[in-house]
Amino acid sequence: MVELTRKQREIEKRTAEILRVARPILIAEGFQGLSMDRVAAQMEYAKGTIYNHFPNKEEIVLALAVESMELRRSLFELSSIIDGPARLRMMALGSACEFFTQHCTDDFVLEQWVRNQGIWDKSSEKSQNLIRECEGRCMAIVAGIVCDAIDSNELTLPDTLSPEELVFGFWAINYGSQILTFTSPSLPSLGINNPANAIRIHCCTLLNGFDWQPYMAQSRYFQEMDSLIERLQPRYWALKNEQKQRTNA
Amino acid sequence: MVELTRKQREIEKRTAEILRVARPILIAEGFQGLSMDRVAAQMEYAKGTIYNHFPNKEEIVLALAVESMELRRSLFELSSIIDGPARLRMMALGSACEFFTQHCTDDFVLEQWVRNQGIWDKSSEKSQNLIRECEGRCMAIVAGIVCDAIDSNELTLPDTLSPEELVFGFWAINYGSQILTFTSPSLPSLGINNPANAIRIHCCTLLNGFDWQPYMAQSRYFQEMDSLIERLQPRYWALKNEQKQRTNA
DNA sequence: TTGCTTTCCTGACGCCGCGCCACAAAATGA
DNA sequence: TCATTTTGTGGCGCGGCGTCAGGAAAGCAA
Repeated sequence: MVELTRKQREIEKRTAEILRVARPILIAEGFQGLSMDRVAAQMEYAKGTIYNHFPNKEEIVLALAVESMELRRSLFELSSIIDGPARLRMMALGSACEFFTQHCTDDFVLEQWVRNQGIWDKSSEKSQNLIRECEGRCMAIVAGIVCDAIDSNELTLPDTLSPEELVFGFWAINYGSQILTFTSPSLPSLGINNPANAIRIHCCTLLNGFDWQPYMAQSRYFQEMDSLIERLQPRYWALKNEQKQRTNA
Repeated sequence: MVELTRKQREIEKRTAEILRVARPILIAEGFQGLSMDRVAAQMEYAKGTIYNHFPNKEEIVLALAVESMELRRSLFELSSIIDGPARLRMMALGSACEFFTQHCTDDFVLEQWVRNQGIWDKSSEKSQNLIRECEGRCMAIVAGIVCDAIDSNELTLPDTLSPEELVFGFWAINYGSQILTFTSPSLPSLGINNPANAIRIHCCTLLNGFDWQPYMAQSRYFQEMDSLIERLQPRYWALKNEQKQRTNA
């Protein structure tokens, strides 16, 4: 039994090793660039062995995406438990988003693979559930803050909008902006020179638009954001490094 | 010379035919499902002939994407020239977005291929320029409305936000929401049951947040949107069918 | 019509990568 | 020590991309 456990740990370790090898390839050269033969060669194992760990290439990609989603979730959790009114906690989530895109860029890119139709269709029930669960948890964190705001009368929702649908709006702004920033052919030539700044402004404006108390002028909002970032960033880095450790172990 | 022209027209016609054949395959089965052999077989031409028209699969995909982007651009142009205050014209663009996603769903999906790294990297300068130009025109249309609003004192922009960066916000909301709607594993289970409604609310709230005159309560906004849709939809359909004609000819 | 040139079309071929599977090696256990 | 199970191997079939030598057709001149 002890022997078996050792063996199993070896296998788990190798699974992690596969991901460690695949990760930079996927990031640098995309889905096409990542090949099973290449991973096998680099690991100095046979291809069949890789297939003992992952039934296909898509599962490797999703496994990497899950790691990245988990990192985001942990950043969200950390941000959501700070002290202060709901609006401030909402802003802390914004600061987590900023951190994630700016300092965990690879993770941000990896995370996107779950939105690829072809990959999703070929993946296992198990991976799909992991992803749905992680997405659900993230939603629960943010929606929880919205509900707090409603309960404490800091916010009143329009009739036909659920708390989750409010979250959806901020999700869309952040996600949409970032994808556009990454993939739009030459955003600057369209006149968009500081997308990060624009995201902040739009989020602030939307919060104000919903009359989410305490009302905050834009300049004040930026001050608060900066101080949140300053307060939380060390802990963000800690989480990121922790994940890196786990990944490289 | 006349003879040459006939030949050239034949070739152009075949180019269009290739796209016509490739389109449903790409939509139904994605990039993997689309194969040059398959297109060739279905056209009853040899594979080499297809390669006389397009240097690789990626170019076919981008050509399809360009067609779809052009349709969007024409919808935008149509919407932008209605009478009324800038805010109403902005809303008309929103109605065009709604129409595009709801009734030109295939085009919306095709359009996304330009954001695929692998495809972009393999494509020709020429296609890339077509895409950039189309994106630039769309931006110019919307930013033009924003500038009108500023000129007529209906809107004052924050200090650090350019008109294009304001557009960026609405772009992100619409684009982000729609991508999330299409690709998020089971949005309803996250509590998002009516994303289209949510998009409208968020856009209205953002416009109000920027204090874009005339101020419009949400109920009023929905009324106006509905009447815009009713007014413009026949013309949207006309444009869509026109494009279909061109594509199938 | 004939013969020459150019333009266009063809499909077999080389190459690569996925995923399978029959076999080999190693671990386990009696 | 040998039988059984578990784990690892790499060659193979398949299918898709993009090429290219050669063949067919069209243009053109006499």
